[in-house]
Amino acid sequence: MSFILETSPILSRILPFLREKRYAAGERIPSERALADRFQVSRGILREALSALEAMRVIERRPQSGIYLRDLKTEASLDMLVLEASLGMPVSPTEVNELNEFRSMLELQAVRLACQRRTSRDLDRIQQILLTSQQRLKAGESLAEQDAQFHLALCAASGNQLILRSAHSFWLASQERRQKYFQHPLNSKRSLRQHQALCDAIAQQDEDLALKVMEKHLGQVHRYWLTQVQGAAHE
Amino acid sequence: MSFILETSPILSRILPFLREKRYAAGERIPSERALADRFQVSRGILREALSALEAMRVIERRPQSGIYLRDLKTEASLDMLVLEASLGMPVSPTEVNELNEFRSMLELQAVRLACQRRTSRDLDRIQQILLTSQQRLKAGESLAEQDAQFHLALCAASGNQLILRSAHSFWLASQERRQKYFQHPLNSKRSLRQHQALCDAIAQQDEDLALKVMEKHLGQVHRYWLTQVQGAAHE
DNA sequence: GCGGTAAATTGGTTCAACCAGTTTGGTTCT
DNA sequence: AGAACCAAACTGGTTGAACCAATTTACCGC
Repeated sequence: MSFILETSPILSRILPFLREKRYAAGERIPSERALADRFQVSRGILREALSALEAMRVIERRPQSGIYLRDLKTEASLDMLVLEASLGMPVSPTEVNELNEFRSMLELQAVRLACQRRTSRDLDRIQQILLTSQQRLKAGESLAEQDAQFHLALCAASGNQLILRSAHSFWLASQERRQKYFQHPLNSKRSLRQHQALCDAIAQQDEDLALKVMEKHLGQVHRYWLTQVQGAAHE
Repeated sequence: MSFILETSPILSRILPFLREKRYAAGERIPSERALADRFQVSRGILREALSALEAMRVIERRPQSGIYLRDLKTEASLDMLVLEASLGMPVSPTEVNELNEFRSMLELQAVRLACQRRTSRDLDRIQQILLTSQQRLKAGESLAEQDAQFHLALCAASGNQLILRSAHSFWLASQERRQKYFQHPLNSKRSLRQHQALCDAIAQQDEDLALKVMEKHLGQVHRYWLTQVQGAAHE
């Protein structure tokens, strides 16, 4: 179940270029031919990258006119997060807070709905993931993958595909950070403990308890991430 | 501020094709050359469409192997909604419920945060939209555009870009339905009344009142949409 | 200056190649 | 008959030259 987002080589060069040049929202960026020439790829390849950027509402292509940057902060797709993250673009504390706020909204709602709707199949799946996690923890292996699967399984148990899909974007966007987090055995142990508590609460359909545990869980991850970002800031 | 999602002609034919053929998740779909031949476009154009589909996590391209469909229900980007909607793809009552559930989560959180964080600039913007709405209502013009702008301005006032971006996807995905809704003057009047109540509550930072009004507002739109979908089902 | 035309530039599209791996089919040898 | 092998076909990835239609720019003649 490999899910690596191997960013297209050309996309990984266009985005830093756009950021570096600090084009404003609505501004026209260089023509296809100029960009293709700059990045030393054929026009076809360049157009493929533009097509992806257009799908994510990063740019707008106007025939016989040019390529225009959209207002990334308001119009761009949530999936731009995935791209930016996979390019290792810097993340500010403000952005970490926003991400955490959004993730909390998603996952708390997922927990709420999961308590009401979880099927036995959902519970089986979640417990299977926890079992694998225990085994890997004992073997000293990373729980990064299992952590993602646990949270996604929870979103799946919410019965709402849209929540699951959005959470998917987050998983992809935070892969790297997650790897780091689970390098520390203490983080792994604590996360697994909280996951088990969550699973129990959902099995018993104890909504209040489940929400409480999830809030605590998210809070800890959030604080960890913040310290990481702030640490990186004055390196 | 035109924002029409003019679906690429080729995308609008590939998606119905994939749906019609009922490819399973993980299944290999026809090759680039086969698809280009079927849709009577060049390989380059076809590859541009595939690039967009890959960006939205609809397909996965494996070099020297083929193109594989992902599990749309869990992996695909939220933005697929926009595409599907713009293609006039049928929406089931279940999907309407999910959409409403997700939208409620987004907008209720937006209202909560907006009550805490709205700046005077945010309020100005919202009131300006309401003013325009009043004028257009008197002139007998549609409020579809202003409705979208109002809700997006609200999300912007939440101070969380991610909420705003997600809401953007919904706006684009529901453009057509929104047009219909605002053909009825009664719907327009009621919506505007509720928008004004919302604006007042947010201006006074009365979180409880604002949430109550928003819940009522969303509930009404939801019920309307459901009857529309059910009506269309047995036509 | 003004007007008008011609050239350059824009995105949109097609075609014919070539590459480097994978899969497939058949053939040959044991 | 069965196993080993090889060549042809097919896969996505990429290139470059060409054409279209519409817009923008530049220049020339008045």
